[in-house]
Amino acid sequence: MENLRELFQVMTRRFGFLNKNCCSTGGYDISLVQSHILYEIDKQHKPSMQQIAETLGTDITTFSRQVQSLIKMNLVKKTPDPDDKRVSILSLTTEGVYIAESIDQQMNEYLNEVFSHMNEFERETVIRSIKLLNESMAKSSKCCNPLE
Amino acid sequence: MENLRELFQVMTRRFGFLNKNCCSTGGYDISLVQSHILYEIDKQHKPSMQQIAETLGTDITTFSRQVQSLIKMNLVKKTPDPDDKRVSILSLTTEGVYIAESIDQQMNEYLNEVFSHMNEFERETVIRSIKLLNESMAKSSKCCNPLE
DNA sequence: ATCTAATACTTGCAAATTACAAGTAAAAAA
DNA sequence: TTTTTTACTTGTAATTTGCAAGTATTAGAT
Repeated sequence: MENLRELFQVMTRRFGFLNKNCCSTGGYDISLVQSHILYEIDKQHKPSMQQIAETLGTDITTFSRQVQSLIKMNLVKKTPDPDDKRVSILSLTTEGVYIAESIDQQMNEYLNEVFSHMNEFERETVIRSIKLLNESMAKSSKCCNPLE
Repeated sequence: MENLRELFQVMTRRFGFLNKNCCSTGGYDISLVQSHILYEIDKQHKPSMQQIAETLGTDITTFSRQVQSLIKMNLVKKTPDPDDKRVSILSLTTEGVYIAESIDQQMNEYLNEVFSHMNEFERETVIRSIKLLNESMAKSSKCCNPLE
């Protein structure tokens, strides 16, 4: 059995580089963390602060401030939950949606370029593998969860 | 064609969590960045500061300071290059090697646990896929390199 | 051989990011 | 109704980051 860690160390580092570049699309200068926040707000249905913070494994106080700056940039909106006045529902503004989509597009472009170095069979195998990996990490009790 | 980005977003986030936990082995409290530095110093042959900083895509000034703190922790050693007095050669101390190995072991343990949710065939497929992915990213001109 | 330019690194800032502690306000439980 | 819990915000302080500017050494140009 070879050294698994080696493989994953290289992979995650490379993806780190990819993510770094991705985010300054559309004139805005978005940090990596912020791009993850935009992504999750877009993905989840009427999410609260807590929900997103937990998904991303970010401390809620840090998250609170990150959201504040996204609001200042006019990318995110906070709406009080009518059923529970403690809760703030997060959503993207029109600009937020635009930025989120720009980043998404940019990322997919990069990824497609990476996959262009493979043939159709390899491509499908790799995609299936990533899915499998995600499922296995989700099952794992020891790691990969934002627990603490 | 499905949304590639979705897949990778989830994967990298999960690996982020994994990496976060990994590093506080052996009594020392090592940050993620520092663990990457230890890893690369161990891997490369008599590397200079520049070399490691470039591999990791870190700004050299930031890197300089990170190395300073690793030296203070007695995990890393700097030796002046006899052929070029500007250059510092980095190496791990005995403790550094120990810590690097602890982290490596810990990571492999986590990864093995993740892979334990797959059968032998799946496992091999996934590993082969990651390799392929790494190669493709290396080939890519557009992304995944520490360029700026 | 000497002067200039490039390289390898270090320090001075200042900005951004982080998390713990302590706070407010609202809802749920006792 | 009182107490506890939950959702979130702010104070503060530590850490991390990178640009600008510095030193020292080597390589290149004349």
